[in-house]
Amino acid sequence: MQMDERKWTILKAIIKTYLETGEPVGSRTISKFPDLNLSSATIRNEMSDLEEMGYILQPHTSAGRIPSDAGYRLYVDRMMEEKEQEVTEIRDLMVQRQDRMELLLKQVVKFLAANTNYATMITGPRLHQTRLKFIQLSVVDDSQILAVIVTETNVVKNRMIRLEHGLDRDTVLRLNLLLNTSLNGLTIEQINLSTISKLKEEAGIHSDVVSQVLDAVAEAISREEDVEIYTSGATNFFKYPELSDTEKASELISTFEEKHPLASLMLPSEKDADGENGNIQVYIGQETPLDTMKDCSVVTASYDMGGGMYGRVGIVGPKRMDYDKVVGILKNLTQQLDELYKK
Amino acid sequence: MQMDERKWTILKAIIKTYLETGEPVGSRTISKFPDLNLSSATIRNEMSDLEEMGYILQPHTSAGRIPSDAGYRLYVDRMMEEKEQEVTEIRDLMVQRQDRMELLLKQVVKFLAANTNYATMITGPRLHQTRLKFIQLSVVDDSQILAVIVTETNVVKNRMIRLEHGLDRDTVLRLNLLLNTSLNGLTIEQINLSTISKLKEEAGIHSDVVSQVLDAVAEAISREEDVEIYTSGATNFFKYPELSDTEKASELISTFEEKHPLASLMLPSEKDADGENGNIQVYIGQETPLDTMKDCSVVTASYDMGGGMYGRVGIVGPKRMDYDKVVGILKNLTQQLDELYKK
DNA sequence: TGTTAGCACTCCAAAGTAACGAGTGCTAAC
DNA sequence: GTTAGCACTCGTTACTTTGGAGTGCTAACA
Repeated sequence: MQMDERKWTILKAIIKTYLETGEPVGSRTISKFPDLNLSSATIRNEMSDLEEMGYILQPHTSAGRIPSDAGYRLYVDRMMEEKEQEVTEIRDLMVQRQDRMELLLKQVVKFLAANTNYATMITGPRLHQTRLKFIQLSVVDDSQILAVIVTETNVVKNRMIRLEHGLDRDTVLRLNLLLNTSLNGLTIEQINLSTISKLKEEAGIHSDVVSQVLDAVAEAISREEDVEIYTSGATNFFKYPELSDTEKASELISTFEEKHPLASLMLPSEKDADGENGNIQVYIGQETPLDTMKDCSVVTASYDMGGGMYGRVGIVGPKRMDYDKVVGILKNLTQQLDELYKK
Repeated sequence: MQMDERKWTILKAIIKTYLETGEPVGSRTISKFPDLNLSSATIRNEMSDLEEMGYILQPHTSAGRIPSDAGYRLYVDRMMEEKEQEVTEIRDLMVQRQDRMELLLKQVVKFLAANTNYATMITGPRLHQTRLKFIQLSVVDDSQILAVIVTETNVVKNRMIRLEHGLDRDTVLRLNLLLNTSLNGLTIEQINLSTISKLKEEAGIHSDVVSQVLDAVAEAISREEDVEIYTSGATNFFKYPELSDTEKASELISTFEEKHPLASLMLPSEKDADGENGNIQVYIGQETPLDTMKDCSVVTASYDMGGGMYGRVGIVGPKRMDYDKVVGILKNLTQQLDELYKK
């Protein structure tokens, strides 16, 4: 069967109505649509066709129709273009909080949740390609030194390093100099075996300290295993009856509380690193990698702040999500994040 | 009316049964209790008395009895003594993660939630009385320097400081020396106006840098306004039918997602600072300061890690909470936290 | 050939009804 | 003081009824 113009108009009408109401839509409702001038009987025939084609389905014999996953998918694919929603408020947040990444991200998800009525999430930017700006070792006490690591993008990390024997201040000064001259401006990937062995050699009897520092650097800069994820609006699930029965809601909210499982929704795609921004990924129903979200849709978008800092931001809601709006907001938001640090 | 031994036994029996089942308890159920050897009719008479005294109440005429807030209160007050629950597992967590406060706290709440089936929360330790160990300024670039602040308790904080004009390395070295000699070993309270003005004087033309550093120190060490709060197990509310209707659950979980409102449950009492540890606060029903929790009970306990680091840890659950167990676990937990850093 | 009006049919949701039973208070007897 | 017995209350559960929204099909119409 062929999907002609009229079928598409009807399908759009069904989906739009269902997005608003959450109730199955009947032929009479559609027949009242302004762009359509057909009787309910004709609509019924077309609906019957659309059902056969797999785009809509009936919960039971004498009910209206609801969109199937395939229906949503078609709708989303055809709608994905254009859309430049304005999200001005967020810009203010950013300017205000530029120096505290964590706060910024928390505010972003909160803002998103408040504006969409869905649950939202964002990953802290990974620092993979980031270059080191400097490393500072300081003596804390006899058995510990503190390593402060600053990246090109001004992200600061600390690690305490325990030692068998204390180091005197001169040695620490020397090590500082050594580390900074050797590692300055390198990315994590560029610190390879030869750099390391050369460093250790130069460090002489303190090579164990050097290797501990390097471990700390590696761990601080690119902790693959626990990317920070911030979430907000998990209780928005209660706003959609189809998700708010105790069991489903409980599972969903748990997932948002745990945070780690969400990582599988936010995997960076290859394109992200290419600087191709705002590229949007939509999972509908069964398509999502998480079992708990088989009744949800997930929309994520990548952001790239430059200097190797990139991550993803996403929204989880019912399948009858307002895809249009969500895609628009995400596109705009990521664009603003992109510009924030680039200038 | 007098609360005699028999009434107390019956009240205990009612509360215990209700804690388990969550259903109103009838006289026949109680009459089967082993320590009691009375017919249901007698129990009914006693129950009638207990109701008159305000310790139990009837949801409707022909239902069993449930404990009132006053009943729980009596029960809790009489039960509060003894109890040394063993919580060995937690000790392992602690040893493993000693150097990362944030991770430790997250693990503690997670552990608590898993072991009690209630929602749990913990405040990061406040650093009020903490002494400074050292301050390290480093040049980041022309317009920024980084201040690293380390306290006696090895808590590390960073702050970026923006400058009008860059500083050369010698000046930074000099400032470092100045700051450390003047501030070393002082608590926040001890850095008073005279210290500050003396410092500024010695800093000469760089007094603006000094005051910015001091601001950073003050802000980093004692941010009263946003104490960190970690939570876990918010979805445990679903396990108790009396809390899991959509509206209540939604409000409760939101509160746990927001985190800030919880601060009012975790206010440090005067005793906490005195080093009197594990002192336990129980709010029952209407007693809680948060409106959303009028149907809940809240139990919190203080911990004191020494060196001016103290905070609170707490549990939120239904009024029919297993107070015995909760108090036991909290006592044990706080004791372990206390010992952790003190040695 | 495509569109529409009409009609019988389906089936969910809401409202009403009935039966059940757990629990009570009261009374009278032990 | 304790207990057995009994009438009564009232929420819970299951079953029945009813209304209406929506469908598919057929026949008539343009």
